[in-house]
Amino acid sequence: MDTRDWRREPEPKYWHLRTLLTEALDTEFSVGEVLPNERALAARYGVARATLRQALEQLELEGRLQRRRGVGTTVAPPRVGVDLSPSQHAWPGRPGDPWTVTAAAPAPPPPAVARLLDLPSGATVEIIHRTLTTHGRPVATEELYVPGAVSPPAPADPAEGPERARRLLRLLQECEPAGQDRTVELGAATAETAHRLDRLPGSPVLLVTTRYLTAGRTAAASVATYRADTCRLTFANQPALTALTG
Amino acid sequence: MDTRDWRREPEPKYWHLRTLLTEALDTEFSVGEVLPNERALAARYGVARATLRQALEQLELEGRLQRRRGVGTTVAPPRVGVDLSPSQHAWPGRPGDPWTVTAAAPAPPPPAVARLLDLPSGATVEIIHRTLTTHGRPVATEELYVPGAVSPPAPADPAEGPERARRLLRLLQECEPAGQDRTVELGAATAETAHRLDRLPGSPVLLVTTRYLTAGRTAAASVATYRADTCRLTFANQPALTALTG
DNA sequence: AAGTGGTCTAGACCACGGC
DNA sequence: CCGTGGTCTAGACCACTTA
Repeated sequence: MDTRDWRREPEPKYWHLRTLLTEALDTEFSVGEVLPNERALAARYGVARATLRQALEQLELEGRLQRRRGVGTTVAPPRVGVDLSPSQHAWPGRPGDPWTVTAAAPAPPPPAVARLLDLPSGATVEIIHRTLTTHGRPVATEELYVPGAVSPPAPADPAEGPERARRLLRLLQECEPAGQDRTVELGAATAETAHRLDRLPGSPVLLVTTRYLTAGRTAAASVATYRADTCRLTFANQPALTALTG
Repeated sequence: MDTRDWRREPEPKYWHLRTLLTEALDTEFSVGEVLPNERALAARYGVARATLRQALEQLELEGRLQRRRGVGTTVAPPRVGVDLSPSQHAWPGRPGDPWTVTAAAPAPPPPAVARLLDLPSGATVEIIHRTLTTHGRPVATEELYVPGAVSPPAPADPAEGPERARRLLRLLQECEPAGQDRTVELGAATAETAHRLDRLPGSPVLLVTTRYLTAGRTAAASVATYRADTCRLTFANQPALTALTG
């Protein structure tokens, strides 16, 4: 057993700096305000720029700051809540859904998704790309994977694009109300999603994987990528199952 | 509009390195294996140690690696799934609950929690600390906040400690089955929770805030901190509400 | 004591945004 | 063009674990 008192150990400079900056943010700055640049801040606190940046990274992770190359470091607004309650997303694409469809085309899914859908490797599915924007800024992208059995192509359909996507989503709406599985984990943005979210590659993101079920079978799956700095996922007022099934 | 093709731009060294290391992890290493030390890896790939560390940080964020000072860098096992379905946690502390109570005592809650519980600032609540351990490693800590109105102290109760906590949890079990609110967001471990989770201050964690409801009122609240590198939160097979309320 | 990852420095150059 | 944050270097020293 570790008998030392961890509280008495000297804390790293970047951590102390984080505390100082947090207090400064709480008292001296308001949302949207631009901080002094990194070189000036480093000088003010008497540390190397790399050390200061380590502290800023922490605060960005916590959603307190927003940094943009060529622009500067600004105080971030509170995170936006995104509702992931099952009732809100029984099927994606229902009327009033705030997501914007950007593309759709048949293609083979990544191996992890094929496993999720119980498909043989090599099978192709419809892949629908969507984006969620709030306050004029992109906060999430999603790929929705729909096996051909669920939504057979119509002869008149365009081969790809938003129009095809909208037809597919309309088809989904007509299915039975469905259950769903979700998992949430931390991830790092790939180059492509980073670009779509206006972030740098490797930025921390919340990865939400959903399995959509009809009659006990996996009808579709989606992988949504939320900007971890700007999003708070909410699962609203869910009655305990014991109250409903008992 | 940005017309450049972002795919053709040269990627940063640390990002390319991340790709190389990912491939190496997939083909040449198995779970638990120890990687060469950072100085050796940096030399092998012809980069500075700081650059190599940037790549390792990415992989740790993705849950692929685990680094421990004085020990080395090892290949991490797949993330453990933690079930956060409402049915699993109608109330904390039910029989079979895998959490371990570590402490309990009355104290004023942090301001954010007081707001959540709709309490005047200065009011005190019961604070119960719990820890979740899987495979012998701590993966989460939680503080459960219970207002005195819900669980009035009994004269014979010890002033604090696990015994008091267990009585409080027993009291909760006797209440009505309840609904709940949840939010999930990214956070940075404080010095104290970092210590409890065997991590460094500032490590990325998943912050799960839960409001427990009885008869439409907030009966209690909890803030749980999950190690983001080792945990995957799951919300199992939830029937769409339309199917239950319709 | 030896070897690991963690912290910190002081500098350089690059990519981007706005003027 | 200039100022911003992003990348990268080559070193030093520290804190921790293990033997």
